[in-house]
Amino acid sequence: MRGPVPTLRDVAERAGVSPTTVSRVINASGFVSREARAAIRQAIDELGYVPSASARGLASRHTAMVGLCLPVVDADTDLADRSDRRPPPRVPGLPGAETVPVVVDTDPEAIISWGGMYFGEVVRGAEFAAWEAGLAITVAMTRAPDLEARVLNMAGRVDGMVVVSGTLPDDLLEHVARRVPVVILTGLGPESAHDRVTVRNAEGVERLVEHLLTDHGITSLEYVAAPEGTPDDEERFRGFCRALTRAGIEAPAAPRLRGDWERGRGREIARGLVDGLGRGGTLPGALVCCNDNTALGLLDVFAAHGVRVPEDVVVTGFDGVEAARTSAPPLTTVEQPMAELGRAAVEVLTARIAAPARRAATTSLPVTVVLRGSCGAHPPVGVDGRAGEDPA
Amino acid sequence: MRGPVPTLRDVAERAGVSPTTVSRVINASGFVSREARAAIRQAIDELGYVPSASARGLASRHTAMVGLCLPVVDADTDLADRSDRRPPPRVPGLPGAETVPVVVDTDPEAIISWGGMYFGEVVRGAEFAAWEAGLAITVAMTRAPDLEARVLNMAGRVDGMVVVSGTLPDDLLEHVARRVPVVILTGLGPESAHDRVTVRNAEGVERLVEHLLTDHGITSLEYVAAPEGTPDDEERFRGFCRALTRAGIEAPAAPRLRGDWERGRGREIARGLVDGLGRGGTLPGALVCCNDNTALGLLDVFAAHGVRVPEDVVVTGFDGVEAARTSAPPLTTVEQPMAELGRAAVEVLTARIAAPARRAATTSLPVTVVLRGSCGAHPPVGVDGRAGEDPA
DNA sequence: TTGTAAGCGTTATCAG
DNA sequence: CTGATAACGCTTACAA
Repeated sequence: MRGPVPTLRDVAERAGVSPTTVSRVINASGFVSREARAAIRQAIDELGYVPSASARGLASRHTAMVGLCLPVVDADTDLADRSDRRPPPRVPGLPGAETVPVVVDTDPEAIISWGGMYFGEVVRGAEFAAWEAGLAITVAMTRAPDLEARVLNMAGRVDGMVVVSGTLPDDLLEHVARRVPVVILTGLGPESAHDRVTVRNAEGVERLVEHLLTDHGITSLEYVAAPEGTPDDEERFRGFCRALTRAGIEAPAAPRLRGDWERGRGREIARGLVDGLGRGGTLPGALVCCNDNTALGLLDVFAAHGVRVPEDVVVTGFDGVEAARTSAPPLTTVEQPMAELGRAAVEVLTARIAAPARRAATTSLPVTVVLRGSCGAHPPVGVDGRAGEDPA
Repeated sequence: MRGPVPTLRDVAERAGVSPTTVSRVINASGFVSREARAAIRQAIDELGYVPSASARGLASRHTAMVGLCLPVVDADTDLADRSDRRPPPRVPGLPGAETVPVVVDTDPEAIISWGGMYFGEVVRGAEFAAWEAGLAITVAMTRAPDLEARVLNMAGRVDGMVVVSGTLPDDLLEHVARRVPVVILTGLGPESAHDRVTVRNAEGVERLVEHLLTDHGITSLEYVAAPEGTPDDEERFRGFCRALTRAGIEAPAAPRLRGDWERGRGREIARGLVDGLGRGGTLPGALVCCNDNTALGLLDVFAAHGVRVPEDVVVTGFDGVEAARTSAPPLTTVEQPMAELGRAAVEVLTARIAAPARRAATTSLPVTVVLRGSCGAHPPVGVDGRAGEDPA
């Protein structure tokens, strides 16, 4: 039901021309007579011919495809787990309605998959840029088994790769980079031979803290960091310090609170603070977190223990994940332009592919400070957040 | 800075073996002595060798990659638009914090990108299944210009494709299918030569309506359909009718209300109903919509005109998009397992690739009726939806 | 366990 | 405008 697939040669024979001419019309290169073109077009349709990308790639030495290496995110684990307990759910055929479960609501804290939409957006932006450049895109989450084999496999089928910072061991990254150009997505780290696309981490936090200082009159702030050695986090902390220093407040030499980007660890930190409270400790005026997840974790525990946000303590995040919009209270944060990150990364990559010799550069995308309830009231905000809407 | 890339032959020479042997270790096929293997491994590292997927594909006649054709969704337009007004935002280098805009909240109705997360989830599931099968995955949104060229291009570089129903013209789809196996995602339509993966549309709505009938005692229901000729919608309507008929209520021959899957059209429909109300018309007990977007549109307008949901009219959706969880009131809906759809589609595809001759089949995934505020109160639901959570 | 040789389907380089 | 012809880098019988 799908015999030997027709080749360019078959098309040529059928159209009564040479393979070269067929190649010309496929690639819209060079001049071909009207008749030849018509005959070839017809032959292609009749034969159902589709050019082989492998053959093209081999002959032309480029694949017209870029790759995207994403980190595995939490929700992915669910997918893996599910494979064990899945026997019943999927059934061929069309059974009755009795098999449809009815549940009341869903876990309101259910993970919004794929990193709270984060990487889905990156993919979307990257796909868009690739499309604009006439390139195909391949995506992979860098999972544990066979990481090296899989990544090299991708490297072998693309003209360039976008790699999210920290997803690949250094040696693997360099191996890949010997073959194709690589663009690192976020994370400034030490100077590097590769192009980088990042966001204005420091400036974002600096501006946010400025707001807390100036508009809310908060004077005692604490930064909740990520694990040591994370470039993005370090930049954010730098922005935090800069704002303090500029306001004449002494900045700490290093973060005093450290999480791990995850909500669970954020909760633990909050529990520690609440405990401290019981032993006579005090809360700072504001807790500026390295990311939204951590901040949401704080919120969870504060709510459970009667610590009021923002009255007792202000909490802020970084990223702009969906969950931050609907938390209680909604989270003030620094929003990253995720889709733009994906898009910019691919644009930088295509530029690099076109000009391999130019020296590596870093592109910084702007961020936006988004004010919500977790840092206090702001006049323009409607009570239900629906101000300004006019659906009727 | 990236001279002629090393080939398998280079590795062979350096390791003092034949190309065949190198091929064997790369593919972990056949037997190779310890020494040979070690020498080859070392040569690979030193040379920074990466196998060419093009050459492999050409020689082996398969690419170890599957493709995914997604429809373009609303938010994508944003991306395209933005390219015009983008001059200022992106700046190389690291400017100061003054350049960071501060905004109060965001448009609460802002589109949650990529089809309300819908297709992001499909991609995630598909990527997972592909990974399990040792395949790479390439994704494309089927955009207007050059659709045919781009799709055939994809067809030429994969071993099989998953195509979301309705994204490709029939003739293009058939052209593609002559080359590689195709799996259609959702949409039952007329019998087809291709494998299909869909959800239990009819059963889901049937169960939902049963709930409205039985648990809420509603007796007058109206189905809000999608444009005519949409298989998924027709199935949902069938489920609607089946539930009514079983309850002894006469089912309409055809939907009396028709939207177009979009929120905007949902609003128009609601405006029509509200107008009718002014002219002495009445509202049905429940409006069962073909999808969440349409239902959310109804909600928008009802809220603006003082029509209370669920007191004056019950509204339900289908899909389970994120926005349905946070609408006012939260929307009762039939949830589709999006990630599972993507995963199942790729699994069916790999099975088909392995057994091209087997006849085409349809796989139906289970759905879940999720009860929320828009159809009335349900005992187990906490006021703030946080019941059962224990973050502390 | 290893090697030889013949392609795989295109593109690219030259000549017409 | 068109057509030979030689790669492109790897897999795969087949042979040793």
